[in-house]
Amino acid sequence: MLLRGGFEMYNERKISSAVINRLPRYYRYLGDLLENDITRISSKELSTKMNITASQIRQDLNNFGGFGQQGYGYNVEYLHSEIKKILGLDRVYNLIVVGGGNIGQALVNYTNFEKRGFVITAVFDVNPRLIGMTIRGVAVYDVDYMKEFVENNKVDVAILTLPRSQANSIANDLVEWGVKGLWNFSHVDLNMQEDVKVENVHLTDSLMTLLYKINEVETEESVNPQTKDDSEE
Amino acid sequence: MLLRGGFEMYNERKISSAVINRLPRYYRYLGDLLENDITRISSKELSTKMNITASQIRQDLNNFGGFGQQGYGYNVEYLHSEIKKILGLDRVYNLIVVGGGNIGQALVNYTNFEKRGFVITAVFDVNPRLIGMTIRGVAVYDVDYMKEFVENNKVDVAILTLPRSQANSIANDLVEWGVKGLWNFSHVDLNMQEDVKVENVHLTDSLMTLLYKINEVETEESVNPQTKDDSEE
DNA sequence: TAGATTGTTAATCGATTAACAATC
DNA sequence: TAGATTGTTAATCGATTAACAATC
Repeated sequence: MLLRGGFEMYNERKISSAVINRLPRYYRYLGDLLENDITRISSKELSTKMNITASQIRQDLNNFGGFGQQGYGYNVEYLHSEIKKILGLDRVYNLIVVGGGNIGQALVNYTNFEKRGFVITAVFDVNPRLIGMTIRGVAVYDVDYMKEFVENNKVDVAILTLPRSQANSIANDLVEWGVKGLWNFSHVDLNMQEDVKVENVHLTDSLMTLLYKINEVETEESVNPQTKDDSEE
Repeated sequence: MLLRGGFEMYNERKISSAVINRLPRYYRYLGDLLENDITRISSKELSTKMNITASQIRQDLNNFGGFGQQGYGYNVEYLHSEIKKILGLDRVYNLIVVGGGNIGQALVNYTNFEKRGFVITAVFDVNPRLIGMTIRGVAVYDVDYMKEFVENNKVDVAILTLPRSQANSIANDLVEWGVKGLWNFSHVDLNMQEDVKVENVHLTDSLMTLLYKINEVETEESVNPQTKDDSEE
């Protein structure tokens, strides 16, 4: 429970998920800067580009170490590569797709994944019309073969794009067989043990919040027609 | 600026996005309860099912009104229908897909959307091999025709599944032509005016945070091998 | 050196949780 | 009525922002 009792400068305290969720965005902006041959940037400049506060950038980064230099700012290439390491993007990951429907197929066809080191090694489905097929070189297998495959091949992440009813039981199997993370597109909450890592992509939920926002505007405008402009009196 | 100055019991204060993001989840759980013929539920029971606090449920709901009854709890059907209204799901929305690639096509093929009243009315692309085709009955048009289409047909939401480079300029056009909301799958931040409603689905970012979590476990385990079990001494 | 900008502590803000009087 | 559970206020917790000494 000591705050500064350890010996590692890294990984002492649990990093909040608010911070972690921002890391890919930092990584993206730094990649863009790199592409534009910008070699250094201050938290102030970056904050303007990203529309957040410089304070937040410095706080976020200092969760992982001091990557900047007083009076100078941050070296773009260095910071980019450090965030790459923090996110674990400096190695290749093997993924399988469980459920060969629309979304599953779309992800297999998404060539950008491979460029980043996310390799989809197999697709599993129950549909006899899909089994035996190949999607961009990736074989579609019968789910019955999944146990054997996962136990004999390193599978880091399973992408779940299955019907709600099946998601939980298959997720449990996969974890038992050694899969480390679940990227869940099924429209259910997975009830896993504490230590199983899950990231949910609930597309319908996302669309619903957008619809809420759209309607909110419409309501606001009719209720408070005067709030828009107070510059003229 | 008065906190309780208005006459509407509804929509006075800006609801925090933390709350809004939870609404679809409430809606989903209430739908499940309905399907299982459960007619009433207390915040306590629901909190157990959803793995959040009863306090949070009551706070969240009371942003929109008092839907429960002391000593009884909440009527499932009523609460479900109220959240449906709050989210604006009691009407049909017209969507267009801009970018007929993998994800775009997958969304058109996702039949569940239509059941919920999300109707995709057109797909737009630049690829001559796609233009003129039909995906599950939905026509793929040349983007050149998009302005005319949007101006002559009610389009509530544009689903952006295009390359990064094009997303911003097309988004601006769409908003100008009258589209109310943008569901953005392009891997860029859209720079829109304040009042434009955007919901981002950054799949790569989502996967990256999952990879972070996976690696975090591995690191934690090697650094703190003793934290797992303190029940035996 | 003087100016710039970090890393970090302190202050503020907002969201979550706890508590309880109101009331069905 | 007594018990249950809400709606809501107060307390706590955590995340964001501000401030500034350290230092390049």
